[in-house]
Amino acid sequence: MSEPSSSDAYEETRPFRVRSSTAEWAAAILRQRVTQGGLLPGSRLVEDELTAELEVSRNTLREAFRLLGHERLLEHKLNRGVYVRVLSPADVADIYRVRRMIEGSAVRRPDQDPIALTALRDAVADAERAAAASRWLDVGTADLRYHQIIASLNGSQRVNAMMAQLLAELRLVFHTMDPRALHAPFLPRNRELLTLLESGRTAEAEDLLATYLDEAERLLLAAYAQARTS
Amino acid sequence: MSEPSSSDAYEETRPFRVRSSTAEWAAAILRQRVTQGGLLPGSRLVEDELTAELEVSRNTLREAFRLLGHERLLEHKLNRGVYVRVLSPADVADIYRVRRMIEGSAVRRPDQDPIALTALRDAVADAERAAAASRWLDVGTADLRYHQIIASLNGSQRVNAMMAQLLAELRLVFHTMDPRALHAPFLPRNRELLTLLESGRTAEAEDLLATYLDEAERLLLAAYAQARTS
DNA sequence: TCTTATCAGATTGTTCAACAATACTTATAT
DNA sequence: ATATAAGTATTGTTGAACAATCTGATAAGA
Repeated sequence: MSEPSSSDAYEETRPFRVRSSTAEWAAAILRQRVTQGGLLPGSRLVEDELTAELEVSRNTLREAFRLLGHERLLEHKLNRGVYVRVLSPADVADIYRVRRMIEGSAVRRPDQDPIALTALRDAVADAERAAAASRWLDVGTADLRYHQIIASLNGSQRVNAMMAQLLAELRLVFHTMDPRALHAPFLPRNRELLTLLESGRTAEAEDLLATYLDEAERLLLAAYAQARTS
Repeated sequence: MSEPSSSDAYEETRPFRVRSSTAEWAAAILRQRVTQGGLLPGSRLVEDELTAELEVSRNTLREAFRLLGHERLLEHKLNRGVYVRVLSPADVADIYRVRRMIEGSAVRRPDQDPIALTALRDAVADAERAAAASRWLDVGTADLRYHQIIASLNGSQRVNAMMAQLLAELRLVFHTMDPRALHAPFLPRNRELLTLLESGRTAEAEDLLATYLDEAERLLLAAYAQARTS
Protein backbone atom coordinates (compact mmCIF):
# COMPACT_ATOMS: atom_id res chain seq x y z
CA MET A 1 0.00 0.00 0.00
CA SER A 2 1.93 3.00 -1.27
CA GLU A 3 -0.79 5.60 -1.03
CA PRO A 4 -1.73 7.69 1.99
CA SER A 5 -4.82 6.29 3.57
CA SER A 6 -5.63 9.20 5.80
CA SER A 7 -8.73 11.20 5.03
CA ASP A 8 -6.56 14.21 4.30
CA ALA A 9 -5.82 12.77 0.90
CA TYR A 10 -9.44 13.32 -0.09
CA GLU A 11 -9.87 16.75 1.40
CA GLU A 12 -9.43 18.24 -2.01
CA THR A 13 -12.27 16.32 -3.57
CA ARG A 14 -14.62 16.62 -0.63
CA PRO A 15 -16.52 19.61 -1.99
CA PHE A 16 -17.90 17.37 -4.74
CA ARG A 17 -19.84 15.51 -2.10
CA VAL A 18 -22.17 18.46 -1.86
CA ARG A 19 -23.13 18.26 -5.52
CA SER A 20 -23.27 14.56 -6.18
CA SER A 21 -24.31 11.86 -3.78
CA THR A 22 -21.79 10.25 -1.45
CA ALA A 23 -22.29 6.95 -3.23
CA GLU A 24 -21.27 8.46 -6.55
CA TRP A 25 -18.32 10.14 -4.92
CA ALA A 26 -17.13 6.81 -3.53
CA ALA A 27 -17.78 5.16 -6.90
CA ALA A 28 -15.67 7.82 -8.61
CA ILE A 29 -12.71 7.11 -6.34
CA LEU A 30 -12.96 3.37 -6.84
CA ARG A 31 -13.44 3.80 -10.58
CA GLN A 32 -10.27 5.82 -10.73
CA ARG A 33 -8.32 3.22 -8.79
CA VAL A 34 -9.50 0.47 -11.09
CA THR A 35 -8.90 2.29 -14.37
CA GLN A 36 -5.58 3.74 -13.23
CA GLY A 37 -4.33 0.34 -12.17
CA GLY A 38 -4.25 0.91 -8.43
CA LEU A 39 -6.60 -2.03 -8.07
CA LEU A 40 -5.65 -4.90 -10.34
CA PRO A 41 -8.13 -7.36 -11.86
CA GLY A 42 -9.02 -10.11 -9.44
CA SER A 43 -8.48 -7.95 -6.36
CA ARG A 44 -11.11 -8.30 -3.72
CA LEU A 45 -12.80 -5.23 -2.32
CA VAL A 46 -13.63 -5.86 1.31
CA GLU A 47 -16.42 -3.76 2.75
CA ASP A 48 -14.87 -3.28 6.16
CA GLU A 49 -11.56 -1.97 4.82
CA LEU A 50 -13.14 0.43 2.34
CA THR A 51 -15.73 1.83 4.73
CA ALA A 52 -12.88 2.67 7.10
CA GLU A 53 -10.70 4.16 4.40
CA LEU A 54 -13.33 6.17 2.52
CA GLU A 55 -15.24 7.00 5.68
CA VAL A 56 -18.62 6.12 4.30
CA SER A 57 -21.20 3.71 5.65
CA ARG A 58 -21.54 0.17 4.40
CA ASN A 59 -24.84 0.97 2.73
CA THR A 60 -23.34 3.84 0.79
CA LEU A 61 -20.33 1.78 -0.22
CA ARG A 62 -22.62 -0.96 -1.47
CA GLU A 63 -24.47 1.55 -3.61
CA ALA A 64 -21.10 2.48 -5.11
CA PHE A 65 -20.39 -1.21 -5.76
CA ARG A 66 -23.67 -1.50 -7.64
CA LEU A 67 -22.81 1.45 -9.84
CA LEU A 68 -19.43 0.04 -10.81
CA GLY A 69 -20.85 -3.42 -11.21
CA HIS A 70 -23.20 -2.12 -13.86
CA GLU A 71 -20.22 -0.57 -15.62
CA ARG A 72 -18.66 -4.03 -15.67
CA LEU A 73 -15.61 -2.84 -13.76
CA LEU A 74 -16.50 -4.81 -10.65
CA GLU A 75 -17.95 -8.26 -10.34
CA HIS A 76 -20.42 -8.98 -7.60
CA LYS A 77 -20.54 -12.58 -6.41
CA LEU A 78 -23.49 -13.23 -4.13
CA ASN A 79 -22.39 -13.73 -0.53
CA ARG A 80 -18.78 -13.88 -1.68
CA GLY A 81 -17.86 -10.26 -2.13
CA VAL A 82 -16.91 -7.83 -4.83
CA TYR A 83 -13.88 -8.23 -7.10
CA VAL A 84 -12.20 -6.20 -9.79
CA ARG A 85 -13.39 -7.77 -13.00
CA VAL A 86 -11.11 -10.26 -14.74
CA LEU A 87 -11.68 -10.23 -18.49
CA SER A 88 -11.59 -13.53 -20.33
CA PRO A 89 -10.19 -13.82 -23.87
CA ALA A 90 -13.81 -14.15 -24.97
CA ASP A 91 -14.51 -10.78 -23.37
CA VAL A 92 -11.63 -9.22 -25.27
CA ALA A 93 -12.90 -10.68 -28.52
CA ASP A 94 -16.39 -9.39 -27.77
CA ILE A 95 -15.09 -5.93 -27.02
CA TYR A 96 -13.29 -5.81 -30.35
CA ARG A 97 -16.41 -7.00 -32.11
CA VAL A 98 -18.25 -3.99 -30.69
CA ARG A 99 -15.36 -1.67 -31.50
CA ARG A 100 -15.43 -2.78 -35.13
CA MET A 101 -19.11 -1.99 -35.23
CA ILE A 102 -18.95 1.38 -33.51
CA GLU A 103 -15.75 2.72 -35.03
CA GLY A 104 -16.51 1.22 -38.42
CA SER A 105 -19.85 2.95 -38.49
CA ALA A 106 -18.15 6.17 -37.43
CA VAL A 107 -15.52 6.40 -40.17
CA ARG A 108 -18.07 5.40 -42.81
CA ARG A 109 -20.03 8.61 -42.35
CA PRO A 110 -19.44 11.17 -45.09
CA ASP A 111 -20.21 14.27 -43.02
CA GLN A 112 -17.60 14.68 -40.36
CA ASP A 113 -17.42 17.26 -37.65
CA PRO A 114 -14.38 19.54 -38.12
CA ILE A 115 -14.17 20.04 -34.37
CA ALA A 116 -13.79 16.30 -33.91
CA LEU A 117 -11.04 16.22 -36.55
CA THR A 118 -9.16 18.90 -34.65
CA ALA A 119 -9.53 16.91 -31.46
CA LEU A 120 -8.18 13.87 -33.30
CA ARG A 121 -5.13 15.85 -34.44
CA ASP A 122 -4.50 16.87 -30.83
CA ALA A 123 -4.77 13.32 -29.62
CA VAL A 124 -2.34 12.05 -32.25
CA ALA A 125 0.12 14.83 -31.43
CA ASP A 126 -0.13 14.09 -27.70
CA ALA A 127 0.48 10.41 -28.30
CA GLU A 128 3.54 11.07 -30.48
CA ARG A 129 4.95 13.50 -27.97
CA ALA A 130 4.48 11.03 -25.14
CA ALA A 131 6.03 8.23 -27.21
CA ALA A 132 9.09 10.37 -27.95
CA ALA A 133 9.53 10.81 -24.21
CA SER A 134 8.85 7.11 -23.56
CA ARG A 135 5.84 7.95 -21.39
CA TRP A 136 3.94 4.89 -22.53
CA LEU A 137 1.11 5.18 -20.05
CA ASP A 138 0.35 8.61 -21.47
CA VAL A 139 0.54 7.16 -24.96
CA GLY A 140 -2.13 4.72 -23.92
CA THR A 141 -4.31 7.47 -22.51
CA ALA A 142 -4.01 9.52 -25.70
CA ASP A 143 -4.76 6.46 -27.80
CA LEU A 144 -7.94 5.72 -25.90
CA ARG A 145 -8.97 9.35 -26.24
CA TYR A 146 -8.35 9.11 -29.98
CA HIS A 147 -10.70 6.19 -30.36
CA GLN A 148 -13.29 7.78 -28.11
CA ILE A 149 -13.36 10.72 -30.50
CA ILE A 150 -13.62 8.37 -33.47
CA ALA A 151 -16.69 6.84 -31.83
CA SER A 152 -18.18 10.28 -31.25
CA LEU A 153 -18.34 10.79 -35.03
CA ASN A 154 -21.49 8.70 -34.84
CA GLY A 155 -23.12 11.71 -33.23
CA SER A 156 -24.91 9.70 -30.59
CA GLN A 157 -24.75 10.27 -26.87
CA ARG A 158 -25.56 6.63 -26.19
CA VAL A 159 -22.78 5.41 -28.46
CA ASN A 160 -20.38 7.74 -26.66
CA ALA A 161 -21.40 6.21 -23.35
CA MET A 162 -21.05 2.67 -24.67
CA MET A 163 -17.60 3.44 -26.04
CA ALA A 164 -16.45 5.02 -22.80
CA GLN A 165 -17.52 1.95 -20.88
CA LEU A 166 -15.89 -0.33 -23.43
CA LEU A 167 -12.57 1.48 -23.21
CA ALA A 168 -12.71 1.43 -19.41
CA GLU A 169 -13.07 -2.32 -19.63
CA LEU A 170 -10.14 -2.54 -22.02
CA ARG A 171 -8.01 -0.66 -19.55
CA LEU A 172 -8.44 -3.58 -17.18
CA VAL A 173 -6.55 -5.73 -19.66
CA PHE A 174 -3.93 -3.13 -20.42
CA HIS A 175 -2.68 -3.01 -16.86
CA THR A 176 -1.59 -6.62 -16.98
CA MET A 177 0.80 -6.09 -19.89
CA ASP A 178 3.60 -3.96 -21.30
CA PRO A 179 2.18 -0.64 -22.50
CA ARG A 180 4.90 -0.08 -25.04
CA ALA A 181 4.39 -3.30 -26.97
CA LEU A 182 0.71 -2.55 -26.86
CA HIS A 183 0.63 0.98 -28.21
CA ALA A 184 3.79 1.55 -30.22
CA PRO A 185 2.69 -0.38 -33.31
CA PHE A 186 -0.42 1.72 -33.72
CA LEU A 187 0.95 5.22 -33.45
CA PRO A 188 1.68 5.68 -37.17
CA ARG A 189 -1.64 4.13 -38.09
CA ASN A 190 -3.59 6.59 -35.98
CA ARG A 191 -2.01 9.39 -37.99
CA GLU A 192 -2.60 7.58 -41.26
CA LEU A 193 -6.27 7.05 -40.42
CA LEU A 194 -6.57 10.70 -39.51
CA THR A 195 -5.23 11.89 -42.89
CA LEU A 196 -7.68 9.59 -44.67
CA LEU A 197 -10.54 11.05 -42.65
CA GLU A 198 -9.39 14.60 -43.30
CA SER A 199 -9.42 14.02 -47.05
CA GLY A 200 -12.79 12.31 -46.90
CA ARG A 201 -11.59 8.95 -48.21
CA THR A 202 -14.06 6.99 -46.10
CA ALA A 203 -13.74 3.70 -47.94
CA GLU A 204 -9.98 3.57 -47.40
CA ALA A 205 -10.42 4.70 -43.82
CA GLU A 206 -12.85 1.87 -43.23
CA ASP A 207 -10.41 -0.67 -44.65
CA LEU A 208 -7.50 0.64 -42.62
CA LEU A 209 -9.53 0.65 -39.43
CA ALA A 210 -10.73 -2.90 -39.99
CA THR A 211 -7.22 -4.31 -40.38
CA TYR A 212 -6.09 -2.07 -37.53
CA LEU A 213 -8.61 -3.48 -35.12
CA ASP A 214 -8.09 -7.05 -36.24
CA GLU A 215 -4.40 -6.80 -35.62
CA ALA A 216 -4.81 -5.03 -32.29
CA GLU A 217 -7.14 -7.75 -31.13
CA ARG A 218 -4.74 -10.48 -32.23
CA LEU A 219 -1.80 -8.79 -30.53
CA LEU A 220 -3.75 -8.21 -27.37
CA LEU A 221 -5.08 -11.74 -27.14
CA ALA A 222 -1.65 -13.24 -27.71
CA ALA A 223 0.03 -11.08 -25.10
CA TYR A 224 -2.89 -11.54 -22.74
CA ALA A 225 -2.80 -15.31 -22.96
CA GLN A 226 0.93 -15.26 -22.30
CA ALA A 227 0.60 -12.95 -19.31
CA ARG A 228 -2.04 -15.14 -17.74
CA THR A 229 -0.02 -18.33 -18.02
CA SER A 230 3.18 -16.91 -16.60
CA MET B 1 -18.24 -30.19 -5.42
CA SER B 2 -20.69 -32.94 -4.56
CA GLU B 3 -24.12 -31.49 -4.01
CA PRO B 4 -27.17 -33.56 -3.17
CA SER B 5 -29.20 -33.85 -6.36
CA SER B 6 -32.40 -33.54 -4.40
CA SER B 7 -31.73 -29.85 -3.90
CA ASP B 8 -32.44 -29.19 -7.58
CA ALA B 9 -36.11 -29.91 -7.27
CA TYR B 10 -36.15 -28.04 -4.01
CA GLU B 11 -34.63 -24.92 -5.44
CA GLU B 12 -37.06 -24.88 -8.30
CA THR B 13 -40.02 -24.64 -5.98
CA ARG B 14 -38.50 -21.97 -3.79
CA PRO B 15 -39.25 -18.33 -4.39
CA PHE B 16 -37.00 -16.42 -6.72
CA ARG B 17 -35.99 -14.17 -3.85
CA VAL B 18 -33.81 -16.82 -2.31
CA ARG B 19 -31.53 -17.26 -5.30
CA SER B 20 -30.86 -13.72 -6.37
CA SER B 21 -30.47 -10.78 -4.06
CA THR B 22 -33.55 -9.05 -2.71
CA ALA B 23 -32.50 -5.86 -4.45
CA GLU B 24 -32.51 -7.55 -7.85
CA TRP B 25 -35.83 -9.13 -7.08
CA ALA B 26 -37.32 -5.72 -6.31
CA ALA B 27 -35.67 -4.28 -9.42
CA ALA B 28 -37.22 -7.03 -11.52
CA ILE B 29 -40.69 -6.18 -10.28
CA LEU B 30 -40.27 -2.48 -10.90
CA ARG B 31 -38.70 -3.14 -14.31
CA GLN B 32 -41.72 -5.16 -15.28
CA ARG B 33 -44.11 -2.45 -14.16
CA VAL B 34 -42.26 0.15 -16.17
CA THR B 35 -41.88 -1.88 -19.35
CA GLN B 36 -45.42 -3.27 -19.17
CA GLY B 37 -46.89 0.18 -18.73
CA GLY B 38 -48.06 -0.17 -15.17
CA LEU B 39 -45.91 2.79 -14.27
CA LEU B 40 -46.09 5.53 -16.89
CA PRO B 41 -43.24 7.90 -17.74
CA GLY B 42 -43.05 10.79 -15.31
CA SER B 43 -44.53 8.83 -12.42
CA ARG B 44 -42.81 9.34 -9.15
CA LEU B 45 -41.64 6.36 -7.12
CA VAL B 46 -41.90 7.21 -3.43
CA GLU B 47 -39.70 5.20 -1.12
CA ASP B 48 -42.23 4.91 1.70
CA GLU B 49 -45.00 3.53 -0.50
CA LEU B 50 -42.80 1.00 -2.25
CA THR B 51 -41.05 -0.27 0.87
CA ALA B 52 -44.49 -0.97 2.33
CA GLU B 53 -45.78 -2.62 -0.82
CA LEU B 54 -42.74 -4.71 -1.71
CA GLU B 55 -41.88 -5.35 1.94
CA VAL B 56 -38.21 -4.57 1.57
CA SER B 57 -36.11 -2.08 3.47
CA ARG B 58 -35.37 1.38 2.19
CA ASN B 59 -31.74 0.47 1.59
CA THR B 60 -32.64 -2.51 -0.54
CA LEU B 61 -35.19 -0.50 -2.48
CA ARG B 62 -32.61 2.17 -3.13
CA GLU B 63 -30.24 -0.45 -4.49
CA ALA B 64 -32.99 -1.49 -6.89
CA PHE B 65 -33.43 2.15 -7.90
CA ARG B 66 -29.74 2.37 -8.75
CA LEU B 67 -29.93 -0.70 -10.94
CA LEU B 68 -32.86 0.62 -12.94
CA GLY B 69 -31.34 4.06 -13.09
CA HIS B 70 -28.32 2.60 -14.84
CA GLU B 71 -30.67 0.95 -17.32
CA ARG B 72 -32.10 4.39 -18.04
CA LEU B 73 -35.59 3.31 -17.05
CA LEU B 74 -35.65 5.46 -13.92
CA GLU B 75 -34.29 8.92 -13.38
CA HIS B 76 -32.74 9.80 -10.07
CA LYS B 77 -32.91 13.46 -9.08
CA LEU B 78 -30.78 14.20 -6.06
CA ASN B 79 -32.90 14.94 -3.00
CA ARG B 80 -35.98 15.03 -5.19
CA GLY B 81 -36.85 11.41 -5.72
CA VAL B 82 -36.96 8.81 -8.43
CA TYR B 83 -39.13 9.07 -11.52
CA VAL B 84 -39.98 6.88 -14.47
CA ARG B 85 -37.88 8.26 -17.29
CA VAL B 86 -39.51 10.62 -19.76
CA LEU B 87 -37.87 10.37 -23.17
CA SER B 88 -37.37 13.56 -25.14
CA PRO B 89 -37.64 13.63 -28.95
CA ALA B 90 -33.86 13.94 -28.92
CA ASP B 91 -33.69 10.67 -26.98
CA VAL B 92 -35.87 8.96 -29.56
CA ALA B 93 -33.66 10.26 -32.36
CA ASP B 94 -30.59 9.06 -30.52
CA ILE B 95 -32.07 5.63 -29.99
CA TYR B 96 -32.78 5.29 -33.70
CA ARG B 97 -29.27 6.41 -34.50
CA VAL B 98 -27.99 3.51 -32.43
CA ARG B 99 -30.50 1.12 -33.93
CA ARG B 100 -29.32 2.02 -37.43
CA MET B 101 -25.78 1.26 -36.36
CA ILE B 102 -26.50 -2.01 -34.58
CA GLU B 103 -29.10 -3.47 -36.93
CA GLY B 104 -27.32 -2.16 -40.01
CA SER B 105 -24.14 -3.86 -38.94
CA ALA B 106 -26.09 -7.02 -38.27
CA VAL B 107 -27.77 -7.44 -41.67
CA ARG B 108 -24.54 -6.58 -43.46
CA ARG B 109 -22.83 -9.73 -42.23
CA PRO B 110 -22.57 -12.42 -44.88
CA ASP B 111 -22.49 -15.39 -42.50
CA GLN B 112 -25.79 -15.70 -40.74
CA ASP B 113 -26.80 -18.13 -38.06
CA PRO B 114 -29.57 -20.46 -39.33
CA ILE B 115 -30.90 -20.74 -35.80
CA ALA B 116 -31.39 -16.99 -35.69
CA LEU B 117 -33.19 -17.09 -39.03
CA THR B 118 -35.58 -19.67 -37.64
CA ALA B 119 -36.20 -17.50 -34.61
CA LEU B 120 -36.89 -14.58 -36.95
CA ARG B 121 -39.46 -16.65 -38.85
CA ASP B 122 -41.16 -17.49 -35.57
CA ALA B 123 -41.26 -13.87 -34.52
CA VAL B 124 -42.75 -12.78 -37.82
CA ALA B 125 -45.37 -15.53 -37.64
CA ASP B 126 -46.26 -14.59 -34.07
CA ALA B 127 -46.64 -10.94 -35.04
CA GLU B 128 -48.88 -11.76 -37.99
CA ARG B 129 -51.01 -14.07 -35.89
CA ALA B 130 -51.42 -11.43 -33.21
CA ALA B 131 -52.24 -8.79 -35.80
CA ALA B 132 -54.94 -10.99 -37.32
CA ALA B 133 -56.51 -11.21 -33.87
CA SER B 134 -56.03 -7.48 -33.26
CA ARG B 135 -53.84 -8.16 -30.26
CA TRP B 136 -51.65 -5.15 -30.93
CA LEU B 137 -49.73 -5.28 -27.69
CA ASP B 138 -48.59 -8.79 -28.62
CA VAL B 139 -47.68 -7.52 -32.06
CA GLY B 140 -45.43 -4.99 -30.39
CA THR B 141 -43.81 -7.64 -28.23
CA ALA B 142 -43.13 -9.86 -31.23
CA ASP B 143 -41.78 -6.91 -33.18
CA LEU B 144 -39.32 -6.03 -30.44
CA ARG B 145 -38.26 -9.66 -30.26
CA TYR B 146 -37.71 -9.63 -34.02
CA HIS B 147 -35.34 -6.71 -33.81
CA GLN B 148 -33.56 -8.14 -30.80
CA ILE B 149 -32.80 -11.23 -32.89
CA ILE B 150 -31.61 -9.04 -35.77
CA ALA B 151 -29.19 -7.37 -33.36
CA SER B 152 -27.99 -10.78 -32.16
CA LEU B 153 -26.69 -11.50 -35.68
CA ASN B 154 -23.73 -9.38 -34.67
CA GLY B 155 -22.69 -12.26 -32.47
CA SER B 156 -21.78 -10.08 -29.52
CA GLN B 157 -23.06 -10.44 -26.00
CA ARG B 158 -22.46 -6.77 -25.32
CA VAL B 159 -24.41 -5.71 -28.38
CA ASN B 160 -27.25 -7.95 -27.28
CA ALA B 161 -27.28 -6.22 -23.90
CA MET B 162 -27.18 -2.77 -25.46
CA MET B 163 -30.05 -3.65 -27.77
CA ALA B 164 -32.15 -5.06 -24.94
CA GLN B 165 -31.68 -1.87 -22.99
CA LEU B 166 -32.45 0.25 -26.03
CA LEU B 167 -35.71 -1.57 -26.71
CA ALA B 168 -36.72 -1.32 -23.06
CA GLU B 169 -36.28 2.42 -23.36
CA LEU B 170 -38.34 2.47 -26.53
CA ARG B 171 -41.14 0.71 -24.71
CA LEU B 172 -41.41 3.78 -22.50
CA VAL B 173 -42.47 5.75 -25.55
CA PHE B 174 -44.76 3.07 -26.93
CA HIS B 175 -47.05 3.18 -23.94
CA THR B 176 -48.04 6.75 -24.61
CA MET B 177 -49.41 6.01 -28.07
CA ASP B 178 -51.66 3.75 -30.14
CA PRO B 179 -49.95 0.40 -30.66
CA ARG B 180 -51.77 -0.36 -33.88
CA ALA B 181 -50.70 2.75 -35.74
CA LEU B 182 -47.22 2.06 -34.48
CA HIS B 183 -46.76 -1.53 -35.52
CA ALA B 184 -49.18 -2.26 -38.36
CA PRO B 185 -47.15 -0.48 -41.09
CA PHE B 186 -44.06 -2.58 -40.40
CA LEU B 187 -45.49 -6.07 -40.36
CA PRO B 188 -45.04 -6.75 -44.09
CA ARG B 189 -41.59 -5.21 -44.05
CA ASN B 190 -40.41 -7.52 -41.30
CA ARG B 191 -41.30 -10.45 -43.53
CA GLU B 192 -39.73 -8.82 -46.56
CA LEU B 193 -36.51 -8.20 -44.70
CA LEU B 194 -36.53 -11.80 -43.53
CA THR B 195 -36.76 -13.18 -47.07
CA LEU B 196 -33.87 -10.95 -48.14
CA LEU B 197 -31.78 -12.27 -45.29
CA GLU B 198 -32.70 -15.86 -46.06
CA SER B 199 -31.52 -15.50 -49.64
CA GLY B 200 -28.34 -13.74 -48.56
CA ARG B 201 -29.08 -10.47 -50.39
CA THR B 202 -27.37 -8.39 -47.74
CA ALA B 203 -27.09 -5.17 -49.76
CA GLU B 204 -30.82 -5.07 -50.41
CA ALA B 205 -31.51 -5.99 -46.81
CA GLU B 206 -29.35 -3.11 -45.66
CA ASP B 207 -31.24 -0.68 -47.89
CA LEU B 208 -34.62 -1.90 -46.78
CA LEU B 209 -33.67 -1.72 -43.12
CA ALA B 210 -32.34 1.81 -43.49
CA THR B 211 -35.55 3.17 -45.00
CA TYR B 212 -37.51 1.06 -42.51
CA LEU B 213 -35.82 2.63 -39.52
CA ASP B 214 -35.96 6.14 -40.95
CA GLU B 215 -39.67 5.87 -41.46
CA ALA B 216 -40.28 4.31 -38.08
CA GLU B 217 -38.42 7.12 -36.42
CA ARG B 218 -40.37 9.74 -38.34
CA LEU B 219 -43.69 8.10 -37.51
CA LEU B 220 -42.78 7.73 -33.87
CA LEU B 221 -41.56 11.30 -33.45
CA ALA B 222 -44.67 12.71 -35.12
CA ALA B 223 -47.06 10.66 -33.02
CA TYR B 224 -44.99 11.28 -29.92
CA ALA B 225 -45.02 15.04 -30.36
CA GLN B 226 -48.76 14.96 -30.85
CA ALA B 227 -49.35 12.80 -27.79
CA ARG B 228 -47.30 15.12 -25.60
CA THR B 229 -49.17 18.25 -26.66
CA SER B 230 -52.65 16.85 -26.16
C1' DT C 1 -4.13 -41.48 3.98
C1' DC C 2 -8.09 -39.75 2.17
C1' DT C 3 -12.52 -38.32 2.53
C1' DT C 4 -16.43 -36.52 5.03
C1' DA C 5 -18.62 -34.02 8.85
C1' DT C 6 -18.67 -30.48 11.93
C1' DC C 7 -17.88 -26.23 13.90
C1' DA C 8 -16.24 -21.56 14.80
C1' DG C 9 -14.86 -17.20 12.60
C1' DA C 10 -15.30 -13.95 9.06
C1' DT C 11 -17.87 -11.61 5.55
C1' DT C 12 -21.84 -10.46 3.19
C1' DG C 13 -27.15 -9.68 2.96
C1' DT C 14 -30.87 -7.23 4.95
C1' DT C 15 -33.44 -4.72 8.13
C1' DC C 16 -34.39 -1.09 11.33
C1' DA C 17 -34.25 3.28 13.62
C1' DA C 18 -32.41 7.66 13.92
C1' DC C 19 -30.89 12.03 12.39
C1' DA C 20 -29.20 15.40 8.84
C1' DA C 21 -29.88 17.69 4.54
C1' DT C 22 -32.77 19.20 1.10
C1' DA C 23 -37.04 20.24 -1.29
C1' DC C 24 -41.82 21.42 -1.09
C1' DT C 25 -45.84 23.84 1.02
C1' DT C 26 -48.12 26.91 3.60
C1' DA C 27 -48.52 31.01 6.16
C1' DT C 28 -47.15 35.61 7.07
C1' DA C 29 -45.63 40.22 6.15
C1' DT C 30 -44.63 43.95 3.12
C1' DA D 1 -49.20 40.09 -5.56
C1' DT D 2 -44.57 39.09 -4.36
C1' DA D 3 -41.29 37.90 -1.33
C1' DT D 4 -39.82 35.97 2.92
C1' DA D 5 -40.03 32.73 6.56
C1' DA D 6 -41.44 28.84 9.11
C1' DG D 7 -43.08 24.07 9.07
C1' DT D 8 -43.63 19.63 6.91
C1' DA D 9 -42.50 15.81 4.04
C1' DT D 10 -39.08 13.25 1.64
C1' DT D 11 -34.66 11.89 0.59
C1' DG D 12 -29.54 11.12 2.05
C1' DT D 13 -26.60 8.86 5.21
C1' DT D 14 -25.21 6.57 9.17
C1' DG D 15 -24.59 2.90 12.71
C1' DA D 16 -25.97 -1.09 14.90
C1' DA D 17 -27.96 -5.45 14.84
C1' DC D 18 -28.94 -9.97 13.30
C1' DA D 19 -29.50 -13.61 9.68
C1' DA D 20 -27.50 -16.09 5.90
C1' DT D 21 -23.64 -17.81 3.67
C1' DC D 22 -18.93 -18.83 2.84
C1' DT D 23 -14.18 -20.27 4.45
C1' DG D 24 -10.89 -22.82 6.66
C1' DA D 25 -9.47 -25.69 10.24
C1' DT D 26 -10.19 -29.47 13.01
C1' DA D 27 -12.11 -33.91 14.17
C1' DA D 28 -14.21 -38.28 12.91
C1' DG D 29 -14.75 -42.08 10.04
C1' DA D 30 -13.64 -45.25 6.03
